[in-house]
Amino acid sequence: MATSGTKGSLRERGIRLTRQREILLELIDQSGKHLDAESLFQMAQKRDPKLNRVTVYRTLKLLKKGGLVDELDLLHYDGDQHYYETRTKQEHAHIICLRCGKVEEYFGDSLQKLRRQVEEHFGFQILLTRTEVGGYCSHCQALRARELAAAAEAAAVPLPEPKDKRPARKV
Amino acid sequence: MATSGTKGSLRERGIRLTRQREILLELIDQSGKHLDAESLFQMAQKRDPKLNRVTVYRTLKLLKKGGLVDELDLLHYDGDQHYYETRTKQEHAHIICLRCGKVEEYFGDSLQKLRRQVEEHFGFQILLTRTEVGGYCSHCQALRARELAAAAEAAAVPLPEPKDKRPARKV
DNA sequence: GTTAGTGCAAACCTTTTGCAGCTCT
DNA sequence: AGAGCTGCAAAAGGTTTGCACTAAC
Repeated sequence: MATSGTKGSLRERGIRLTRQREILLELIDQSGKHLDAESLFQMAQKRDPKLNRVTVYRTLKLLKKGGLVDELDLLHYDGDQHYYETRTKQEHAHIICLRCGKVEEYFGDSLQKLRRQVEEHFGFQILLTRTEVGGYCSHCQALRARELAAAAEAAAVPLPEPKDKRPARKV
Repeated sequence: MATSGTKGSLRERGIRLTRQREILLELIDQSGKHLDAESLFQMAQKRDPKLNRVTVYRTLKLLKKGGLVDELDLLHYDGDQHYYETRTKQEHAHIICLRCGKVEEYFGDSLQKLRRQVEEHFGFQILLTRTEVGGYCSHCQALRARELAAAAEAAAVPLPEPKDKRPARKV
């Protein structure tokens, strides 16, 4: 795999393919989706203990600028860092469970439709889109209901929850 | 307007309506959309010079948690700060021009459709959604083309990528 | 009078920058 | 050979926290 898609793409632009970049590109390409800089750094350091965190950031910036990776926030479900995924895939939305952190991807025609509508409606030239949906996955909904019930029982005035119901005031 | 929607909403939850919060709520409610914490702070300070930046952050966190405002990233077109808008409006996408920074809002049925599809497909309980579209607005497309032409003329190897600027190197 | 909320300072976390030395082409 | 890239240290930007004081209820 001397010249995978991404690597070749870099070479074509006269961007040097250093050992560090090779490591990072392979990690991003292979290790699935939604890595943040720190995780990527941790993984990269196992292959090259000298590789610096700064190099990770610089490489990510380079790839983002080159349109090879997309930057995600995933609704900041776990902090303010960014997440990255290679841009080879079809347009998709990210569905993030705010309780367990699981991230699903959704490919649907409504995304393409939205894209077309925006292009038409505004005469807009779209370069990138980001759709993130937050809530509770089917598994966590049940657990969540249980948590709420317990909280309502135990506390006089528990904190107002992200959105829907506010626990009954006990006065 | 002693008890506008937002203020009343806070009172109901037993959250104190302080002078600082009153100022911030009015600013957020009135001054349109897409304020970041720093701008909000600047505006608030004009009304109360003692009001602290920290209070802005704490208030925003409170409102976000209470579902009264939504937090946006706007694709980080101008840095890593967050933007806020009141949650009274219908679901909409943000269309961000990466050149001039103009932000448009798009209300369309494809958004509702996506929402329904995700709920169905994953059995997901949606609490919030965020759709951001980046690119060039109709006005900036022309300017952009001109910029690229100029760059191509000056540089040896211009890039086909829309996103990458790469100014000509002068050696 | 209580308790939540505020201001201040300082910490924190993620990301960027300056610079000297190293390395890919 | 030389520009581009890296590592290191330090800074920057945005946001959060600890604590004593203040003010809303």
